Amino acid sequence: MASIPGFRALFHLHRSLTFQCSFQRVPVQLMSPGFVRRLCTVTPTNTEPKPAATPENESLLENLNLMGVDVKMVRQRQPGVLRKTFTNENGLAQFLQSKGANHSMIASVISRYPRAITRSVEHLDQRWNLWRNIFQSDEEIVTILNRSPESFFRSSDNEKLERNIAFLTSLGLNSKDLHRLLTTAPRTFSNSLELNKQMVEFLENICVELGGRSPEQFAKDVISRNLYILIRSTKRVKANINSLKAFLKLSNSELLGLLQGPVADILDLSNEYLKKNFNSLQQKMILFGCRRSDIKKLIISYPVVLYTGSDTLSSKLDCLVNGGITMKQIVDKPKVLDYSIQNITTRLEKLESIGYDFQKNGIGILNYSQKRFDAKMEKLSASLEW
DNA sequence: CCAACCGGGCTCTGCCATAGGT
DNA sequence: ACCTATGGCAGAGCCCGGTTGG
Repeated sequence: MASIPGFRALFHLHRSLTFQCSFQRVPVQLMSPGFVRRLCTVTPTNTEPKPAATPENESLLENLNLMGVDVKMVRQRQPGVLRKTFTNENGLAQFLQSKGANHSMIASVISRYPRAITRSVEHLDQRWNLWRNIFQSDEEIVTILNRSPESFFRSSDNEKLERNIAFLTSLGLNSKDLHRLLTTAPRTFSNSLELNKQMVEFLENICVELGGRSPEQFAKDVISRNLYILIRSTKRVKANINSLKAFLKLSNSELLGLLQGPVADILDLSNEYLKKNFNSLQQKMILFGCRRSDIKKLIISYPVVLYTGSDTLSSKLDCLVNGGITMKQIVDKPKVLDYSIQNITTRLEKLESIGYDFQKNGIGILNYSQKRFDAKMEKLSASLEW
């Protein structure tokens, strides 16, 4: 406790010194570009890399180093920031600290999104309050900010953010949805209002094209099912919808229904990835003797099967089949694909050791939670001893 | 009482390209 | 010429347990 005021005092002292340094350096910095240019014109054949037109702000560099910022990273990401005469790294640090961020977090945030230090404290305060409309605590915001500094800092327009929140609310997303949305895909709130509107309109149009009657509800359903939709391009979502329609030979009404359900979960995948996964799965299933209708059935009832990378999925299927489970059983109970290969392998071994018969007892036991599985195993083993 | 059904929780950034402003 | 703001991209699953129905 006692160390905090002490630290604050040091912080203030350092800050005021830095500001003084900055002001003293201003005339020097205003002079130097001309000086550099003169040098350049004298040696036009010079093949050395040209010195930057504006040099980096030395006191800023010093300050950032002191704060533990990775200046190399800053230079690589947003070099322009280092050439600015006036920056607000100390104000930012104090602000974030007051919200509960520690020093390494602050350094990391600046390293990853240097432009953060160009925002004024008033701006930060406003933005924070807007985020607080959705989050209950500062702590939650700090967590996200630390996870993705860019999401918080990339846009410098608080009014846009405000309109954006109003728009998302107007879609009928409840506060729980909004909270999930901002937690999961914080970039949504840094999108321009226009971009978010574009996606919503796109979804509404899809609904109408497919013969749906409540486009607003449709858009809302898709978004609340797949929180990543709003940070994807309409181009991507459109391509995926078309791919799915073609893969599965779906009618409009069939497609409409599916999109509002679990199929929405896979709409944000990258286009080629989705295609690749589909083709690979299809090939694999045909190899196992499945019919087209089986493939369709599996994907419709368990769309996230296409979320898994083709190699992983292929290994998982092999693992199940080698363990004595048929493709038909998998198609009927695709949830067995939920668990990791590691987990499945362990369970298959344990079940084999007690002679569990999947043909007789089904495969439901494979997607019990660990607790339930262990309890069941115990029971089965006990009954074997008699 | 048991297994099956079903939905939900966690969670997704960090980089590049470019239009447009100064 | 340089910078900021913004759009877009690739990347790639696992787990739990409340409720229901036989």
